[in-house]
Amino acid sequence: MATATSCEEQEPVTIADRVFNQLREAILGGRMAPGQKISEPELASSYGVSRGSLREAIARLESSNLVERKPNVGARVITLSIEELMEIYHIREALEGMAARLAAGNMEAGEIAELRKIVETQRNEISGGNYAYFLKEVDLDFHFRIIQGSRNKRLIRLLCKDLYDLVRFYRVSFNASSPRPEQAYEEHSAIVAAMERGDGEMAELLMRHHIRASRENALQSFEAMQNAQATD
Amino acid sequence: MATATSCEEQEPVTIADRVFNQLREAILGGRMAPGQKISEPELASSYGVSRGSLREAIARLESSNLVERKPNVGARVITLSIEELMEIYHIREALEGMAARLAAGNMEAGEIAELRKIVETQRNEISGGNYAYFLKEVDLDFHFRIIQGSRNKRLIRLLCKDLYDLVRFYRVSFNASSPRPEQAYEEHSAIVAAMERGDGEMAELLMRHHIRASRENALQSFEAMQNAQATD
DNA sequence: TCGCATGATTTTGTCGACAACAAGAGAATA
DNA sequence: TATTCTCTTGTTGTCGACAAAATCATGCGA
Repeated sequence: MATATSCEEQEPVTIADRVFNQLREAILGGRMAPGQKISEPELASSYGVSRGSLREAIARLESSNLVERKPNVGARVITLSIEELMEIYHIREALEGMAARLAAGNMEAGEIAELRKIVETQRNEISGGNYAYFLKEVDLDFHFRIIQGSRNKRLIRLLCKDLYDLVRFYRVSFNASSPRPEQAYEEHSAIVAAMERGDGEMAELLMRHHIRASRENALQSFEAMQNAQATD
Repeated sequence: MATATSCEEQEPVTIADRVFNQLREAILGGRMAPGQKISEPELASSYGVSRGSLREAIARLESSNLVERKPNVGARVITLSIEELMEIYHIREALEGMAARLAAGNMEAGEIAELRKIVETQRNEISGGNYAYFLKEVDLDFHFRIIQGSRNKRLIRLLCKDLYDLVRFYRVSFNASSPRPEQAYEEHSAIVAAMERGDGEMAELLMRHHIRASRENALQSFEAMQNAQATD
């Protein structure tokens, strides 16, 4: 099974590429806190590269929406508010819904069969035990494959390169809980069923419903966390 | 009436900003042909800036998807194939549909009234004469206002900064014809009507239908152009 | 004449240094 | 004591120069 942690990780050919990948992993891995200032001289010496190369890496991080830069002030790791996370979920709902519609028309039977297998894996894992991490990977794999199945290169780039990094950043920065495994399984299964019938319209509706449910779940977990902290 | 040619054009504070804006306008204005090689030394001296600053401007152009860069090779102005344009229309359909849904719930009555006025302007222009350029501006204004009305900052950035530049690039690079003014007016009017009723779901459906029709129209014009060229 | 290897040249990637700007500390004054 | 002004300090923006890579031209051989 292909690795699900990323759609396509091009390998670094230039120094700026390498530093970009390292910084990206550092941010997504939680080793750089949200809002943290990025000091160019410090990081440059820490990575053993010149400031120019580091600057280009930062520029690419900015275009990935992982850092924010103000002129003459500097760059900081982004901080995701809950409102911004909701914004991202709305965009995902629209785009992944479209991806599911297109995928239903474009994926080959064998690919859809693999999707079905992934969903079954998910069911077995749920009934078997609590492999929270593995479940998340399977979940990502499911979504990524449908996105790839859309055959829309720009849509793929948009979702994988831009949006999913932000989702992962949120998960690590908020320690997000594993999201409703049983319900997610049911919804995934229904989506695959629609695709097996070649019903793109229904696949889109179901995918949108699925992501909307995820959004509401995320919002509720956030509010619960807020309340728990308030009563400390 | 606010200018419709762009959502928000931040003014240049740094040299790289200025060069970025100039290059962007040069590309969108057709003064740089699709596929044209971008020579760093040449452009740097032509704009009177150092190669470093120009490099940063190019990096930003790359993140706007207006140029493509290969490591150790260089940057070229993008070339949009008809397939890529169709991809963009699919993404627009999903995103602007969502924008219309959100806008129906978030725009204030006064803003919707302005939308109605814009549509009426459009009708008057159509019955009055053939102000092709002005019609395009009004059309853009209509779409931009709905996008802004979604109140979803990331969605706004995505559509205005990334996608609409590409649409404009296509229009200039293919000399695209003005798109079906009468039908577009009817569809715009229906969208506003749904928003006036606060019916977000219907507004989304109508917006998606509208963009789908634009896509099919663009495809047909392209094929007609192809045939015309083939018989030369 | 065509294909391939080799060298020259141009272009990109990388680096260190200087200038401009912003943030913060400290002193002078109301 | 609070406030404002100034100066210092550190950071970012900009530049020119060097090294590595790719492209192009030339020449050799089949």
